[in-house]
Amino acid sequence: MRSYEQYCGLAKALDVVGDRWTLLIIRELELRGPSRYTDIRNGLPGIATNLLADRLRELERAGVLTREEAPPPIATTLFELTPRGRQLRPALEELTLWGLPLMAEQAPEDAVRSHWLASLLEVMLTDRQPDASRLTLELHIGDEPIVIEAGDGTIRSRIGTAEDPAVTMIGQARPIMGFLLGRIELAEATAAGVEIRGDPATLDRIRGDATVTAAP
Amino acid sequence: MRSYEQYCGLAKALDVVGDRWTLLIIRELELRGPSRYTDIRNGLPGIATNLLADRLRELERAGVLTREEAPPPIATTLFELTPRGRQLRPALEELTLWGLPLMAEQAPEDAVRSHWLASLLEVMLTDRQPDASRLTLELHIGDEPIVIEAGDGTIRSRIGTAEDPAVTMIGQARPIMGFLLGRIELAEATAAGVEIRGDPATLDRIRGDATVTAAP
DNA sequence: CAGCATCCGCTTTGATACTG
DNA sequence: CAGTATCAAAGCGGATGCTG
Repeated sequence: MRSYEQYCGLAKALDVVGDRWTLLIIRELELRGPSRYTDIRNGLPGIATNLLADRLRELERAGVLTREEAPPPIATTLFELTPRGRQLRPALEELTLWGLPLMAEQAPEDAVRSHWLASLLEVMLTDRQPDASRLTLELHIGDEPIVIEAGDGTIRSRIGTAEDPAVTMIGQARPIMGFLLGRIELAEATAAGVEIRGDPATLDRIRGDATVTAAP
Repeated sequence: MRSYEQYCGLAKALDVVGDRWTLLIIRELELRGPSRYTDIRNGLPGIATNLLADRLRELERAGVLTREEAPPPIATTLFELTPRGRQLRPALEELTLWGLPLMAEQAPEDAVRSHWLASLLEVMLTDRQPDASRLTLELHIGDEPIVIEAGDGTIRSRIGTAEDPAVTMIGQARPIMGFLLGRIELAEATAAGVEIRGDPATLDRIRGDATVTAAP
């Protein structure tokens, strides 16, 4: 990217991370940890492969990430954020929070990746009954199944399946997220094709309460 | 900007504010309040005027700012952030903070605007002697003189001059900011051509202590 | 297959000139 | 003052090919 040539912190930051795709690349590394080129690309549907190679080189030069040849059992290149790169997390979180209301509308073409949703739910949901026994929720939304576990007052999310989840939800991202974040009611979600196994009432323990307002 | 088409908060935010120049336009409105087209352009040296017009239109459509015809005494169009636009402030602050270390090197071509520096100093400096009498500092760096006032434990900055400042500093942005943020010592600043009137020792009350580390 | 590099058509940006 | 109009240059997206 061409520099803004302004003696200003924001302009200097954008000189490094203001290019198209750049912050999304950093989001991938932040969410997934050290990753292979192919896996990063999979989290960035639509990016041109040469552009990804370019950006990774630039970010390496800027000290935001490192490239490392992993030893034989893995035998591939791993890209990983440096401490300096990880310091972008608060900025990423604030931007994500600002973008949340815009997720009320999901365009039909929008790609969905499970790890995007998993991290979002981990931040947005809270366990309001910390003394109750562990609650397990399995979601089938994007490319991989997600497990949400509530217990001891915290919410954990991971990619994978659970042994005996209290509730399983299968369907489109928008109604499922809308229901879990408390923006719509159960009836509306099922009307949108969401399939539910187990007792959805047990989810009241962790469901959001629509503090996320609608987009303008 | 072409949409990323990803069902993810960060991607949705960047669909709106991820374009080149966009966040800097919002910074101008955030720092200056309701502004005229010409004044915004003055805070964005290098932007093409048609591009500014485009961005303002898009941001208005996205509900980030409004355009208003001011009544006769002013008789011009004023651009102003909406509440939704002002909610970007935490994200702007985090990005600015991340960019701060990059200000250690100032390219000779870098443009300097007083209101950028004023707001930065207001955030970065602290009054460590809240019970002492008011301290006034006048800076001549960018396009306009700046006044920094410390008192009652707070730091205020404004564009303009002071009646009888305790200290006046005249010179280049990098050494003056480096000295005030505690990154370099007085001798280094004067060696870089900074002219000082008054007793610089009184500034120890508000000077930073180099918590801002160097860029990688 | 993983990790790129090259080529090409299209879109966005930058610089400048001009206007109600 | 607040923009439009024009056009060259740079950046991007998509397809494809190359190398270990």
